[in-house]
Amino acid sequence: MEAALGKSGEVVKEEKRVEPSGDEQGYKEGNFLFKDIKLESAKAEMGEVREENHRLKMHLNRIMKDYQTLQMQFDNIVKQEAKESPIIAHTQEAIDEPELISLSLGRSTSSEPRKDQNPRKLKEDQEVHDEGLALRLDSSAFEMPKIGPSTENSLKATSPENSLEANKEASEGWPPHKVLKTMRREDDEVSEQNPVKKARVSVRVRCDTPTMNDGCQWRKYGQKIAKGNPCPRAYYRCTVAPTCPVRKQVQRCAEDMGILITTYEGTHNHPLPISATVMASTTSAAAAMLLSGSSTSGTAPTSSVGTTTSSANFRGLNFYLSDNLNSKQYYLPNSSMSSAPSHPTITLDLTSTSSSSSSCHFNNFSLNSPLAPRYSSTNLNFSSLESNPLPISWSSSGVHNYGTQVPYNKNQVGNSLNFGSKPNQENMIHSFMQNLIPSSSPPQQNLPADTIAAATKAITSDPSFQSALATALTSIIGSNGNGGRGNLGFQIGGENFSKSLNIGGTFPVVSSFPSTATNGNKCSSSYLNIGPPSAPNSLPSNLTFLQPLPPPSADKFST
DNA sequence: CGGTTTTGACCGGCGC
DNA sequence: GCGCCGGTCAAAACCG
Repeated sequence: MEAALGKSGEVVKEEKRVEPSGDEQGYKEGNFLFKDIKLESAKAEMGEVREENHRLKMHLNRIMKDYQTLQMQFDNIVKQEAKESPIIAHTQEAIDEPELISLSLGRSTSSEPRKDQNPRKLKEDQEVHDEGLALRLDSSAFEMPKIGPSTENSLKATSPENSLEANKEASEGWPPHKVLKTMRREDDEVSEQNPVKKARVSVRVRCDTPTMNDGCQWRKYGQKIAKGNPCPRAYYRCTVAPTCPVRKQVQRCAEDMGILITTYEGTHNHPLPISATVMASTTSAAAAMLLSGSSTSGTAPTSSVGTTTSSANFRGLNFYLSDNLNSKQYYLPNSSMSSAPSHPTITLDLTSTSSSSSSCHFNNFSLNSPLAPRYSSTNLNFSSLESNPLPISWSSSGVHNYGTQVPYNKNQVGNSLNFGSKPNQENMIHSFMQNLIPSSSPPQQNLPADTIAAATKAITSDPSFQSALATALTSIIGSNGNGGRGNLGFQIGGENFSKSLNIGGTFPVVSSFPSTATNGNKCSSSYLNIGPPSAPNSLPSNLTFLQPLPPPSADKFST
């Protein structure tokens, strides 16, 4: 900030110098000085951003400390309860865990579980406080190491979900010995007891295969012919962990049979295979964005007209967050929405333009939902510019390898996106962040000043956007700096977010797999493919992907 | 033989 | 209350 102030002072001086000049020479000089002023102004702005970045780092460190402290406390509580009465403890966990989980980051000061607060109340609380979303997400990852009841709450951050649902799921603390059926039914009971919005994330992908391989392992448990669509809708349940509540629906688009609509619901409570992490993170981020938006607006947007859209363009990455209350519209009000009273759904439209349809290269990451009228309440447009495809890639293949990729290891849980040892990971991270946040260094690409301003404004002024963006970044960044224990504890929501968003250290971008070129018609979920990995200063291009896994056997898991 | 898929039945929510 | 519809269950079939 000092630098920024200093620069500002210089600017003022320059302005004063210009004023006196009256003749032609003075005019030229003034013109020159005017340019100089602009330059200085830009520098000052960069300095501010740099300072902001620094503060965010500090804030993140603080949050991480609080987070770890709370995690330890939580572990102690769980252990004590388990000792006192195994059966009762389980029962209580079903009630307490959500609270415990939600305690973490944003409410770092509270170290004791609020047992007097029921889940619903907590949810209402989260409706009010955006940080609740992020908190739960983050804390859940830390619970991963536990086997048994506490394990169920882990890794929620990596899955598509909303905080409310996560709360519900968090309350599903079950003894390990209970059978799956019982657990699922109890889950339903819990959800019924807590009638809250269940965020869904719908992903539209142009895909030839029956289902999109998102890296997760699914078991089909039903199929229905939905009204208005001749194509049957298939219901899948995550089978990576027997207690995982995550479900997805797969259905062909009625308008275009080539488009596959996959709707995710729920939160994974287990470590995810790397191949599944990106999709899970993406959907999680989308869900978080959806929820953060809805939490402020209270109601879902009902139409594109009159619906406000909060968005930011980070060098080709567009975030669209529609929100009724926040009438900020930073970029491209591209939204068509429909009300969604029961199931707020966010649609990630990966079908647009430049992508290779057959191989499912997701060059465009457009969260727009013109074709999901029933549930769509929020549109996120991650559409990248043609020249700047989204840097993230997720892959489909290697689904069956999840067990070895992400062992149920205490030291490697959550959506720890391990990238082996790519030497340029940090560069990638920084590049990405430079894309997200105006950096102190001159942009490699000429980014319109108003774009930077808009992005900055979006980050700093819109809580909903902050929350959503934080979640998105969290999901992308995954678990770094905490020993691979899952998500970093971004504090999301509220005014704190803009300060706490800090990307430092390694940048565990996921990716993983063989490109779709060799994947034939397998529809992989992992292709936010980006162009040649050569451009050193463009993060999107920088994101090269690990290719550790053999071609997928996708059909085994989700067809 | 264990896991997955299929598919008809069942259930709950919602609108009328 | 009834019917529609989405979603889930669960037994049987299927598969490696």
